Amino acid sequence: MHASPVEVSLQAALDALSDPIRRRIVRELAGVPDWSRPCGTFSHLPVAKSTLSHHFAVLRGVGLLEQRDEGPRRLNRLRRPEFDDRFPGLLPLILTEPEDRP
Amino acid sequence: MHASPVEVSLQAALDALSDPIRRRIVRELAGVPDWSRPCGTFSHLPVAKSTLSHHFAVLRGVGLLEQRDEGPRRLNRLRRPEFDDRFPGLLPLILTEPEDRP
DNA sequence: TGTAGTGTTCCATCTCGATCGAACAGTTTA
DNA sequence: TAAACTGTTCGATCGAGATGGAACACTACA
Repeated sequence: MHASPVEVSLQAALDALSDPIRRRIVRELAGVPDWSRPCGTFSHLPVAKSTLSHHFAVLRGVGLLEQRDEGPRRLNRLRRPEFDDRFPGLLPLILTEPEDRP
Repeated sequence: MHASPVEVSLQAALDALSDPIRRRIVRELAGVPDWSRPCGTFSHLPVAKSTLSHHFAVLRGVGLLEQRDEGPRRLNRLRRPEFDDRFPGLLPLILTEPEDRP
């Protein structure tokens, strides 16, 4: 887990980003400072807690996300520069995507 | 069918490009002049003829591909500038991807 | 201690899309 | 006309991944 974007294939990156829930996670993380949002603050997303945990694991697996333990919670950071370097242009497409409801 | 890239969602574009066979089609078309390759010249890809036809339909559906009848065959053109305009940076990622075998 | 909160793991279900073969439609040529 | 070629459509199968609930591990705090 916690792969570096450098070692990630385009296939894996596209698989990870083709899920709308994961793109919402990425967008929300892009809008806040690093290490400011634990996983629990994403409970408004319309999926179960275990499913959310799965999505975070996928994002970690492609190097889009970094997580750090702080007490009982797990803080998140978007590895934006690293990912931009590996897949230039891809993240901006996700971040400018209009939100879909709910 | 034959949607314009302008009216295509990022979701649809990512769905279309997350398939490795479709990315190979896109790459091969990018390497030849417009209208120079009929669908039949993709029979080296490791899928059945009907599956290939399905992939072409998906690529048409997201505006990546334009097809034109010429007698019994169907010539293809990559709608590169239109797609680049709608999803800047995405097509270059696909075109620079290393080929996977077979 | 124990209780609450956070996140993961396990397991089962289910949906969607890739796949293929066969039949079909259209075009060209014999 | 028939035969060959090109591509699509149809119906069915199959597998990968999203999903949710329950149990679990860990931390913090009463």
